[in-house]
This record gives sequence, structure tokens and C-alpha cells, in this order.
Amino acid sequence: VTTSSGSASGNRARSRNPVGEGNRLRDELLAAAGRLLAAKGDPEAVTLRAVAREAGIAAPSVYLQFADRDALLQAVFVEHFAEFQQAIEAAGAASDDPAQRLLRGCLAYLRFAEERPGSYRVIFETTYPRWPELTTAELPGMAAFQVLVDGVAACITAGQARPGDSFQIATDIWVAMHGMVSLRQRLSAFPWPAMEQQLIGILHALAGVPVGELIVKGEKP
Amino acid sequence: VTTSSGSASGNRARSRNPVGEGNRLRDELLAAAGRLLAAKGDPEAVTLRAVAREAGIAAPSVYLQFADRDALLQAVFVEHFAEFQQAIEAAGAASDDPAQRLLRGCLAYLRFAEERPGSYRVIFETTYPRWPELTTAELPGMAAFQVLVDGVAACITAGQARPGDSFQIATDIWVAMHGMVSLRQRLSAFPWPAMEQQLIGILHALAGVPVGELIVKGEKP
DNA sequence: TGTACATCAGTGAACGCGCGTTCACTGATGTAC
DNA sequence: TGTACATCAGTGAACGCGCGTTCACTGATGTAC
Repeated sequence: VTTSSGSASGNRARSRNPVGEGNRLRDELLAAAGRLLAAKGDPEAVTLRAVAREAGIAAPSVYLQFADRDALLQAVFVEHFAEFQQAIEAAGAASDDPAQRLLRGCLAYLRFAEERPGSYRVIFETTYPRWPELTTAELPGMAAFQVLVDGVAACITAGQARPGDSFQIATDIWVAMHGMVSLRQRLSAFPWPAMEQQLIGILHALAGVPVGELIVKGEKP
Repeated sequence: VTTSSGSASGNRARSRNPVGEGNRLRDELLAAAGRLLAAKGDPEAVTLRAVAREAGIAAPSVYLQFADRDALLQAVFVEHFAEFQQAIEAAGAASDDPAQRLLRGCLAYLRFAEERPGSYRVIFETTYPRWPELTTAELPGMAAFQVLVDGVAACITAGQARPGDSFQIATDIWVAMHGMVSLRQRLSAFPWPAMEQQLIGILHALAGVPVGELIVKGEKP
């Protein structure tokens, strides 16, 4: 964990615009939160004071950008969730074979969770006081989930998956993937199978994609 | 949440035996912790001071029974885990048809998690500082997991499940169940299918148990 | 170009809180004689 | 049976800590004239 000593006023000329300056500090705070999350792997470590410390500013300055600690955490969520979504979509886009897209997207999900446990926990294992009000459609994550639903549907259409309710199958796959990463993180002493092998077996069982289609293949020409 | 006002010295004659008396207080503390867990649904709520408060004793008295907060939490884990295991085994024992035993055991798992989220989180979503030392065999939960492995194996032997590696299939089922309860608790706004239906679909897909075998049937004569 | 002034990003000190833990103690229970 | 004593379960006060949040402030940046 690095503690940047510098004050926010660097050598670069500041714009007088409070908004511009504000965004710079805001970004610094989110970056600091990200570093804490990466170092500790635990959303609990992202306290308002720890973030301020990591960013090299005084604790009260956080209030210039965020109404309170919860607003800060929510912004952290939004940032990390966007990165999560991007990682998955980028992985899926690397092929145009439906089964490959599905496999790669799922693998990206698992790898993100494995490589960035803190970010994953901010996304899927933290409760945000302000969210119970949200409706299903507004749920952050529904867009990402839709990618999975579409992926399954594409496999079915292409004859690469057993016909069925793509929404339901996608739900089952999601649930299984979440269980995989959540339990692996919690019980690392359990004799887990290799993540990729387990994923292939699960996709095969839940979606009916032939195992042959589920070996990661090179880019299409 | 009830705060019992009474001091521990009641009307009942105390045994002079410090161990006897000690166990009484120990049980009271574990009971208090259980009440907190049930009321808050969150292991974080089980602080040493909150437990003492709930049990109606002074905070330092906890040290008569537990070396520190971590030891207290570990004892809470052991108690709730035993109850969890009991609930599952009792449910499975209610039938002698392998598929039914498996189904009922899994349902009991899900129901326990749904009805006692605090207990479930103490078991599967809390990290205990003293545990990284444990080997696989010592892992609390391996015994419970073995029940699931045996259940799957029995189904295979009885021709009620697709032949395969029962350990691997049990792992997949466990992972899926954990994902189900963990995500349901975190994202209650998501349009989840009925838990029992989802379980049946998952058991069918992962273990190959025919859906017909997976309707909860009455007791055998 | 030079000076007086306004803006406002960021600060330092302080608040009350709940936490885990320590320490010397108290006082009812039970025992020795 | 009666009294002096030992045991030890449980206490009250205090500690230092990190937390979120508040408040009046400071002082460099940029502007008006």
C-alpha cells in the first residue's frame, strides 16, 4: 500500500473550475479505494478515513466529493462493476462462435473474481443501504446478466446448447459461478477441481453444450 | 432482542464446581450470540460486547469462558454448524429412497440458509483467523459434505442418477446451492425462480436424477 | 502592470461512538475446624 | 452447630483504537479594476 505524500495541488496549472478540480480529487479517491480493495481484498477495508489516508488528503476532504461514506462506497461499486462488465464483454467479443463466446465470458467472470476478490466482493457481497428501493430493471447487474442470457440463447439458436429457457439456464449458470468463486475464496483448503474444468462440466450439464465446443480455441481467422 | 436483566446467580443452587458454573455461563453466551445472529442476520453483529450485553453480564466476564473474541466466534460457528448438519441429516433420514434423501437433504440446506441467514453466514461467509492451518481432512464441513457425496453415490448405485464421479457431482451441487442462497440474500430484487423448482432443475442437470424422482413424496410406509 | 479582493479546495482539531482488552476489586458460595 | 477463612464467578472503571462526521479555518488561485 502506497501512501502518496503529495498534496493535490501539483505542478500542473489547475483549472479554476471547481467541477474540474473536483473530478480530479474524485478520481484520486476512487483510485485510492481501488488500491485498498486490491491490497486487502475486503470491502470493509474501504473506510472513509482509510481512503483519505491512501489518497494523501485529510479525512474531511472526502465530503467535498461524496455526501457520506455510503455514497463513496457506491461510487466504488459503480466503477468496479463497470470494469467487471467490460472484462466479460471483451472476453466474449474475442470470438464469434456462440459456444466460445459463452465459455470465454464465463471464464472472464471467474478470473475477474479470482484475480480481484476485493472488487468482486464489492459487487456481489456487499449490501448498500440505498438499494432496496431499486426495481428489478434498475438493478445494477441486470445489463451484465442479459449478456449471459443472450449468450445462452445464441448457443441454443446455433444448436450448440440444449433447447430450453435461456433466462432460467443463465440464472443457473450465474448461481453456479458465484458459488464457485465465493466458496473457493472462503474455503481455500477444500480440494477444488481446476476452475476451467469445473466450469466446462457445469456449462455442459446446465446448458447442454457439448464438451467438445467448450475447449478454449484460438481466434477465428 | 431481549436483554435479560437477571444476574447469573439465580434461585437454583449453584454447584461449587467452577466447570459446571462455567458451562452454564458459556451456554448463556452462546445462546445470546444466537439471538443476535437471528435478529441481525449478520455475523458482524456478534461483537464481544453485544453478546455480553445480550446475556446480561459485564463485558469482561466473557473472558472467563473464551480466550478472546475470535474464540467466542469460533464456538458460535461450531454450534451453528452442528445444527446445520443435524437439520440436513434429519431431513435426509426421513426417506429411504436415495433420490428422495438427496432431494430432502438439499432442500434442508437451502431452507436452513433461508430461515437462518445469520447462522448460514457464520458457517460459510466468515473467515476465522485461526483456520488457515487446518488441513483438508480437518476442515469443518468435510463431514457434512461427505453426506452429500454419499447421497449422490447412492443415487448412482440405485440407477437414479447418471453414472459419474460422485465427489465431483457433489461439489457442483454444493457450489450451485451456495450460489443460490448467497445471491438470493444479496440481490433480493432479482426475479428468482421458486427455490424448490430451481433445485430440482439443478439436481436434474448436474446429477441426472429424473425430474419424476425429484418431487417431494410422503413418508415411506 | 500592480494591487486589493473573492473564491473555494482542502485542513486540523474536536465530537461521540462502539469496539476488544486489562486490571484490581467484590462479595456470595462453600469448606475447615 | 457456629465461626473464620478461602475460593473464584462476575464487576466497574479505564485504556487506546479507528471510525464517521462537524466546524470554523487557511491560504493559494484567479479576477476586477
